[in-house]
Amino acid sequence: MKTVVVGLSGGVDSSVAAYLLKEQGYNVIGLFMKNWHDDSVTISDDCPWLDDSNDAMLVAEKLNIPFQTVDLSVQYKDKIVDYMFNEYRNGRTPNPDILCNREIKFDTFLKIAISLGADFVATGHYCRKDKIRIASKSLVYRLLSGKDSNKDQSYFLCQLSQDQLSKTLFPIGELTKPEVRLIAAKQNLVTANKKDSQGLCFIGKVRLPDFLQQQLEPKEGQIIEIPYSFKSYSIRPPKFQSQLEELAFRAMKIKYSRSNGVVVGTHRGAHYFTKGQRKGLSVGGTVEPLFVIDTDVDDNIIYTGQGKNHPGLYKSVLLVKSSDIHWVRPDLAIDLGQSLEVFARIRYRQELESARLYATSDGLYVAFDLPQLAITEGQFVAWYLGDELVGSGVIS
RNA sequence: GACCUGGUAGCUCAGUUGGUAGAGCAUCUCCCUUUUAAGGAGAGGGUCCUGGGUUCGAGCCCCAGCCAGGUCA
Repeated sequence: MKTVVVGLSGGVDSSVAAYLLKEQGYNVIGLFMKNWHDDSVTISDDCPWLDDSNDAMLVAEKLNIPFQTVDLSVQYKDKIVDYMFNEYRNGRTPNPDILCNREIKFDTFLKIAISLGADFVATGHYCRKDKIRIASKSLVYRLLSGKDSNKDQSYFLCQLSQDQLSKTLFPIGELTKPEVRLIAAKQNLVTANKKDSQGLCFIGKVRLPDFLQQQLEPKEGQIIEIPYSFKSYSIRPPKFQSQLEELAFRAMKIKYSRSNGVVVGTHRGAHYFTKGQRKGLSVGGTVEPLFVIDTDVDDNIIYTGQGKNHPGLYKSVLLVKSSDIHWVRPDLAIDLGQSLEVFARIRYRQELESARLYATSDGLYVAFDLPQLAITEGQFVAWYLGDELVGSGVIS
């Protein structure tokens, strides 16, 4: 009998995952991760993780499986929280939850599970996995989107490796959220009607600027509005000598300076803001809302544009540095000079957009058919072939 | 100095022949969402520059003053 350690989070999804594994005849162990205990920065519930761990325990009891708690807060701080602060400090926008999966749930946690004698770890993610045989012998794992397209969480797992996938189970990937809730209700699991968790995984809902202020000092600076008529928006593309040159040109960031626009207000720190952001600028008096089109943390300036159609908000080509290219399917990786037609998204829950990958000496260019709103440095682009997530990378 | 125009929600402004005020943006709340955003719904918010006057009644009319911008000497 195979042993599986389930990461019980105290939510419905992992509860049902554990139940299903039990039904399937696995030897199931429930393990709760405590990764954060500073409640001072979270909104709402006074002490969410205590409730969660309690619920996880009740579920384990109900399913009659062994239950343990591990405290990974040191690792979580090292690998996730510090990374977050660093990225924001540098004016980039990190995705902590993708890192959390790569570094904590499917690394540190996975190793603990293995040390407990597990063959697999399982989570309540809405995604699927299967394996195929290629080239006659080698076995390859595929990361597939969840059947519930509304809840699909494959994006958050875009940095997993073959090795990690090989030891992972996603028991609820074939189900929809309503089905999961129904099963939980039928089994009388305490988490059946629990609200879906939101916010940063393990930390919970936070007001980002408040959270970041723990380490990033407020610093007053100017908000500049860039007009539609800004000259860089109407530059005619030169004659390109090569495709690489054209990609580089189209992926190029527009460089703004103070004199390109007018001062419309002040902010309390450019590092608290991200591209595409509308709320929180506190600048009124415009016909249409202002959106952040760029932040400059060196000069502490936020550049904005008015209206959802502002040219500064859109770009159709982005670059992933060579060192940041990750293939969930290394066997499908393209070689220098090659390209690949894919579907891609640059943030969670975004529709898949058709795009083409180009492997070049600069790195991997992702060229979308349509201009994308707020392509943001530090975020992950994930590319799919059909419903399979085959690779991802950090936007440079 | 004279004349002109304007001073209405946090901001930009609209307010018809006088009957105690509105829109966009901003803000807040909720919804959506295991990143950051975006998106959806709702709410709060006004001594209508000040002081007089006319009128049953003035943001709208009259007078004076203050402030801002402009024009002319």
